[in-house]
Amino acid sequence: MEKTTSLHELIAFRRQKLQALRHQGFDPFSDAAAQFADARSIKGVVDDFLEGAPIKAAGRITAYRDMGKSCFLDISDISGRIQIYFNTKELDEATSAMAAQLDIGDFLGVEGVYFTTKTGEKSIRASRLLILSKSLRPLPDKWHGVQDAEICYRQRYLDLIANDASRTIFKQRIAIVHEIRRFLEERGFLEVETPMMQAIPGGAAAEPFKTHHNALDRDFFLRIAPELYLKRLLVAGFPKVFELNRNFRNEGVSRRHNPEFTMLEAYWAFANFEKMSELVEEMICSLAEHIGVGLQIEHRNAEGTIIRTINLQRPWRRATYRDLLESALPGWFQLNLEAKREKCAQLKLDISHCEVEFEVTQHVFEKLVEEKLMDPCFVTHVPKELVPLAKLHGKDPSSVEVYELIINGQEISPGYSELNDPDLQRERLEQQAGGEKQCLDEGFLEALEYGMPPAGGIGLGIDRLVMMLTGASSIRDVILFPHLRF
RNA sequence: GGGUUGGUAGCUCAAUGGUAGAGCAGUGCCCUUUUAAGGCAUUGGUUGAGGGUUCGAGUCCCUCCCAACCCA
Repeated sequence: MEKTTSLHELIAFRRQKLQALRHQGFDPFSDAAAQFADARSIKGVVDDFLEGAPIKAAGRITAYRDMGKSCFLDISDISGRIQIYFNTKELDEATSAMAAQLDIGDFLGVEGVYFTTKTGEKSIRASRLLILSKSLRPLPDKWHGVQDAEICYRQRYLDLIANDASRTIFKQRIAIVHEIRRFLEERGFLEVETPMMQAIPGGAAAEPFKTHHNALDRDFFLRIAPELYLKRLLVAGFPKVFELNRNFRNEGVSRRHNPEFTMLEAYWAFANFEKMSELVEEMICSLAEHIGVGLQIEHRNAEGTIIRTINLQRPWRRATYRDLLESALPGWFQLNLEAKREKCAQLKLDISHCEVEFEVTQHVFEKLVEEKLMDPCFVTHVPKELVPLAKLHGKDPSSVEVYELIINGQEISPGYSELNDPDLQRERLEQQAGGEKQCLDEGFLEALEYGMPPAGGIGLGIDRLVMMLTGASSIRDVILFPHLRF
């Protein structure tokens, strides 16, 4: 990005003010700011409003309305905004001189009293001002904010300073993550941290990132899932355990994919996939209530009109894979492979990448069922070929004890009755590895041989969950610093 | 990877192939309850990068970079 003369000039003016402040005896980058460390967040300051009471506040100047001898300015942080009023006649000479060097963007400490303006705005009448940090670059437009998506993603701090909608989404994300932890801990789940760097990447089928350990002189992989370590902890005697952290998959970036993404995995000994579906249903409803969006989630387009409403009202629908597909495309399962391919051609579905029958069926399922399911639906009796690591269904051995939770046309969370038969697990993993011995996590298989309790397990993609709950249309809108080309 | 659209002042946006503009921000002056404060004046540009066509290119053509959307 080229710097123009103009930007240089804007910076030069601010640097001149910095010099002037130093001549006046104020150093905007000094330790003097520490006296404001105990100031409350701006929201706290606003919440505590009490006419006439003394108050101390600190934040970034986001608006400046100079009336001559009197002046109004706004200070803000991520939590909110409050108006500051001062009259130069009520300030000492040094402070008035300092105030003349203030710019939008500077951090300012304020001491004064709460008061209400003529127009009724709850404000602070300042008796003391102190510049806490000088901003040397101009901030984005106060009214339009930042519209350029590239600036929003690459310089998220500008987006967060300027755009209220973005602040809201990230505060909601923080609340969601916090509430997930609270919800699980309340039910006796223990949060753990397992390796992000793994010698053998397992627990999912995905391309890993490779890295190198110099001292050991060997390659490691960034994890694609924590599953195999969490199951070791089931072996270790954790009856309820979860991890909420980053996974890495070496795939393309898109509206729905970021190479690093946040995932919850939780395991519950002696439970099964049905128990897990109840847990996740209760948890997501609790999240929606806690962040204040309620159980009717409205998604809007850029113009602000509602494009869909997602109804999280319980109980959530449960339906089998076969029934869902059969009602979308009656007679599908009676067709032979040739007829199925023909049907796909009629429906203009590209199945060129599908080799075997279950892949064709799955592609049709994704297009005709999954993408159209907006309200929550637990898809059960999933064909065993799609989920090779789960227990076979007791009553229907062609399917597995698994649910796939679909909301907003996307897979949000799978849940399993975890396979704990070490011999069967070895067989499945060997099949998956396709004969490549170095891809087998022998340590995991050995742990299973010591005995793993039967357990239910879930994964929950946090980024997609946040998208669904906040109505964000791109994963980049819910990740603070999404990956872009550079 | 393919298609479509876009990239112009710090920010938000204009500009039939014919002198690159506005609002905000900035600078100077005025102003003691404003809130997109207001008034007067004023500064600010390698039009994403590089080629080409043309008397003349922000605009047309080619290559590349970046982004958004759609498709795979």
